[in-house]
Amino acid sequence: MPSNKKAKLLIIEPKTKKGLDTQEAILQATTHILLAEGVYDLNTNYIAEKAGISIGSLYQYYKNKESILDHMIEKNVERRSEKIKAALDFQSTLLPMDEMVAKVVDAIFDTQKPEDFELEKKLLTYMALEKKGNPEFYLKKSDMLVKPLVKALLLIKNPKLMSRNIDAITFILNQAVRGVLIGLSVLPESAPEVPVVKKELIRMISGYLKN
Amino acid sequence: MPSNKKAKLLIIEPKTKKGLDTQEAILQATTHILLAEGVYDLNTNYIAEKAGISIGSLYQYYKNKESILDHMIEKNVERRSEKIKAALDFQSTLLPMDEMVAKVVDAIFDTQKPEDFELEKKLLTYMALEKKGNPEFYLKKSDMLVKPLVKALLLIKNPKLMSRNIDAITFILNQAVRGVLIGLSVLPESAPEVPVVKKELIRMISGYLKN
Amino acid sequence: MPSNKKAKLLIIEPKTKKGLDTQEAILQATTHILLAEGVYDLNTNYIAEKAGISIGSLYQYYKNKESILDHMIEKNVERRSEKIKAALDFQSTLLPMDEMVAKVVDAIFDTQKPEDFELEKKLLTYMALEKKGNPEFYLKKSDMLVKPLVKALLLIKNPKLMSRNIDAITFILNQAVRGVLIGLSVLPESAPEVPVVKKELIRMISGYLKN
Amino acid sequence: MPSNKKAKLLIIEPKTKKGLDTQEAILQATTHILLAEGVYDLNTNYIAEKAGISIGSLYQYYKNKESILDHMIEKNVERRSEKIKAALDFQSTLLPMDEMVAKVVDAIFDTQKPEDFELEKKLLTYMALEKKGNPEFYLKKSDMLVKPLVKALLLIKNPKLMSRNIDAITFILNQAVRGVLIGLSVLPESAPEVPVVKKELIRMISGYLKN
DNA sequence: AATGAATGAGGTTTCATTCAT
DNA sequence: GATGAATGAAACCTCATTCAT
Repeated sequence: MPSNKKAKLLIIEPKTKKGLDTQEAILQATTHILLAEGVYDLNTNYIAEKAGISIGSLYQYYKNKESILDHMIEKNVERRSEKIKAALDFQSTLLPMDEMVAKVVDAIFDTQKPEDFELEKKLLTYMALEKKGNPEFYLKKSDMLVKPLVKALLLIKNPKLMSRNIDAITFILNQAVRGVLIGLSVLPESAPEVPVVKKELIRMISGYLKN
Repeated sequence: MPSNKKAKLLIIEPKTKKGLDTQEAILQATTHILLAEGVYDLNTNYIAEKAGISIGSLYQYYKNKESILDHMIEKNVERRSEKIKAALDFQSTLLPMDEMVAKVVDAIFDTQKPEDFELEKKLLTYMALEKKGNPEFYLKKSDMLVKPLVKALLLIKNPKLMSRNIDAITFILNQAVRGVLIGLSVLPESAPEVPVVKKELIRMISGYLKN
Repeated sequence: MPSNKKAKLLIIEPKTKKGLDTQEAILQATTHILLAEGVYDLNTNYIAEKAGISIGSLYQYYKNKESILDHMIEKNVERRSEKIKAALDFQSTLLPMDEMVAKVVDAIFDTQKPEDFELEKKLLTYMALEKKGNPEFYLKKSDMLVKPLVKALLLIKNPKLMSRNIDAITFILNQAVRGVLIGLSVLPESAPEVPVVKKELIRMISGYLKN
Repeated sequence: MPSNKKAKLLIIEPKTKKGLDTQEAILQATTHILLAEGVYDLNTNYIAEKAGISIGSLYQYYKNKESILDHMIEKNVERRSEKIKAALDFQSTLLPMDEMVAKVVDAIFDTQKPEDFELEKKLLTYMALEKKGNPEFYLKKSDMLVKPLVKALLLIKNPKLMSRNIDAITFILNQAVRGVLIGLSVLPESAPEVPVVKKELIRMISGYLKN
């Protein structure tokens, strides 16, 4: 039973400046609701209200609720990858391990505002609801974009790593950093100060990579 | 006219064996739905149907949908903490650092069946929906129970750690391990094999703690 | 994490003529059900059915069942107060006591159709159920609007009253008249004819106020 | 279509002391809920809980919810009539009008505790819900028991009243007093002090009856 | 007699989406 | 294009009552 439904366009490209503004207002309102009130309170009528438009207009630009979130996710993945790539340039390979790790950790921590962590968490939650067929594609896409770069740099810095499982190392680093970031945003009161956390994290990672 | 609404009990203790069975059936059905179909498809009618009881019976034991999940979470937190505590006994302090870390990591990885990871992920997703006043109490409770123990052991093993920020160290370890675990359950196809991940994780942690 | 639930608007002002008609149909249907079948049979599905609209449309204009009744009550309080104020104009003070009292009693009796009595009774019953935080605000509001006027007129007509407790007098008059009105509507078969009741009521009140 | 359903006994007479206690506990619990939480929160499961018995036991003594209220109403009507009759004995006719009225008003006010007013209001509200075929039977029954007595006394005290409509007079007195009583219980904050109200009420009534 | 588990019809409310204006 | 009125399936939850133990 192959799916040969006419693939309806779910995200409509606005043709006028006003249309772009409207679409932008929808995304802004969605972001605001996710951050301020959470996934559970996100509904299309409310988005339209917060965006200052009618519900009819919302459906002019997004054929269903899911496509709004898809659009946000797509934009978020891109923005994220850009930042990390920018920090992981070739120059980094010339630095000592500690400094290179510090630079990357700095990049991750400093360029991402707390709202970004928080928004990412909400988007992940939304996707984890599993209404959609591709619940984890966000993480995967994000991984796909960044992992090869990380791997390449690690090997340049420390060829000995080649004898170990470079995939596992990348995976652990990735998840460890993500875990710490999420912890900082989810448990702000029970977490230590950010500079201290960063210092220890850099120590752990560079110690690990130097072997 | 002060608000004197009585704090109603949300989880009702059954008074007979039959009642206990029913409550157990509700929890089983909920677990099954979460694992097989996800948070989005979890609804009280469906739970009752899967449990083979009437919707009225479900509400005999849980005053609302949320409290079913609360009950599951509570039981899960307890089970989890017990396991980790069991691994972190005083004997552990006599082992070399690598072995102690390996023991704990083993405990976390090996005693938790894949379904446990998966269930925990669903519960976390459910809580992240933020329908409740205390969305993060699960993480906090889990932290409270285990953190003091971890701190004590670390200091015994390596008194030098005292000169650093032991809170930050505990926090990072906790979050890093959680991040890896979640990665394994969220991204099973893109993750490396579990034994390899474990080996690298142990190496990272014990290297970090030996300093 | 302070409770920042926004105070949602419970009664939504329609923005088009069509919407106004729908809202009016809801109020009409509610009135009709209250009069014909009583408070117990009042439910939102039935209201929507009688109003010839979908249940969703009902909730477009009223965020919950209670607010439909609130809206009715509000409108009823206003209508009532208007009528009584209209009868209690300054001209009244020039009449002899008997005639002034007669005029007011007439106003209350004659301008209020039997359905109005009946509707008011149902609304009072509904409020007496005490589902709401402010069960008596209807009576209070009605009192607030009319009482000062009554007091002023009484003092103009009979300055001697000033030496007595004018509040108690107003209270008794108010409640006595309300009691009689309710009696007429609650016990139609056992009550005497309305003109006779009116005549006696006027006699009692004017005798009382003349001292 | 004559109703020849076997007339099931709705209120079961307990046969043992323990049974009587249970039935009493049910009535107490019902009274308590009505007073403390209102008609809306009255339900059989809750009554059983408050009474400290099982829901099954409740239905042992009352075949349905309505019959519990019926039982209460019956007891209340009796108690009420007894009190008023006791005050309106033949001795009263020998007193001057003011004093006789004062005695009756005193009886009504003083022998009825505030809870009694309040309970009567709740019972009236319950009956006004019109689930039952005889919504007004309580008032009627109460009237039937007391009215003839009042009429007789009035005629003895003031034979001139015979030329007027004695039914209308009785009706007005009855309803006026009921209105004031209800006002005192419904609007306690906005009502004047009870002694003042009583004094004015006596003045109004005795002035009226003396003509 | 007493218990409390079980029932399910029926009520309230939500919200993604459509469509007439 | 924009508006907002309308829809109704589906979710949550209540409670009078029955019945097995």
